[in-house]
Amino acid sequence: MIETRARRREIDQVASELFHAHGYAATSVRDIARALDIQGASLYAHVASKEDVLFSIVDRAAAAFEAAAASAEAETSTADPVERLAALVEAHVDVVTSDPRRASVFVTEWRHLSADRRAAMAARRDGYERRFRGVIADGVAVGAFRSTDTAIAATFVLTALNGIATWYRPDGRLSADAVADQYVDLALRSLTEDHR
Amino acid sequence: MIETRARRREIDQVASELFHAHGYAATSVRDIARALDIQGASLYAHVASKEDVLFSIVDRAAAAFEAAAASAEAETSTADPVERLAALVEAHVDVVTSDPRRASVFVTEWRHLSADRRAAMAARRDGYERRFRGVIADGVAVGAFRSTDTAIAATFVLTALNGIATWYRPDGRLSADAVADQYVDLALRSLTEDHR
DNA sequence: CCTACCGATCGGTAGG
DNA sequence: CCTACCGATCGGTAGG
Repeated sequence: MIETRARRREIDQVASELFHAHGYAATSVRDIARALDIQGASLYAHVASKEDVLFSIVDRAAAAFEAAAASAEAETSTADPVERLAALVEAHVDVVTSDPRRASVFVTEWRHLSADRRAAMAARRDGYERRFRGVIADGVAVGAFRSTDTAIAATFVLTALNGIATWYRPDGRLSADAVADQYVDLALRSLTEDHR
Repeated sequence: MIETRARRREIDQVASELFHAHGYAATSVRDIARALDIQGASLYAHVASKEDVLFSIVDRAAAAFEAAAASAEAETSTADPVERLAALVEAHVDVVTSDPRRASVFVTEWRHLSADRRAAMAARRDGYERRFRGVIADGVAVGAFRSTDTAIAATFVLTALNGIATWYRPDGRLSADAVADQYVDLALRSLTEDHR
């Protein structure tokens, strides 16, 4: 049992790599199997369908983003909106840099999910984005952020953060912490009324 | 002659739509043909390969970004870096909103080009990004932008701008001009040292 | 996890 | 732009 669960996780990891590099549609079941040194048909001993592999990756990524945001908000619930947004941004960047391929698949390949799963994922994304919009609206209300279209502001920040998944490499020039610091700074400055 | 050129442009437009909606790999030659009300094989009377269609779209998009940036820089060459960056950002947003599907294909599907074309496109992208880095570095040098990693700052801004291609719709809540205004503001604020 | 196999679809060509 | 067709590959199943 524990063996098969480990194998299942291996499949997700190998598939993340391939989906990230070539995209879901351009990756065949046999490509995934080859990376695991098994036959194409043997993959179906572990998964019901190719789409299940994609869903598993995307679902785990969504859960990671949700958990990180929830704990960031819990830890800063009494703080001012600037600090709360900083915590949200940092949490998001941390999830991306902790597994950039998974994050990249989450961001770019979720449209290949079945209609049901796509709709469910869209709802989760909306909920996640609402956290950002809420904090930004709070900041505008107390005068910490300049008056702005909160939907646009949240989208601006989130797309910039998600972009990290496309270029970040763990062995790159910048450490994950350095990226997080820079991005928190850039994101907050884009919204704050005035810098002292 | 003019007929075939018009047909060729029609192919690019239809393919942009499909590549944007489903991705290059998940779009078949027959999907494109069906949208044009012709047989799958008939498409080869107009194009040499499926990849040629992708290249045509991506190449036109790249040319549009380059031309817009060059003219923006020409018009503001003597201005201060803040104004020059504002012009670059506005030009970029204008290209995206003028044809969001083409821009989206350019941003997300270029990895499906052949190795040669991919390398050439990577070089053009580098050149384009260098314009942004250059203006940001100039701004840092004169104290208009705060000291920052110019590569990170340019990537932050450009990924946020490219994100517009994924959500902007001409019939949406915000006009192209409104989006451009907001994004210029957000991008500049993320970099400026102090707001008056 | 394997071998053997399935129908469907893929990008593309030949010849008009 | 069409019909007819190609070999290759696709996701997936049967039966062990």
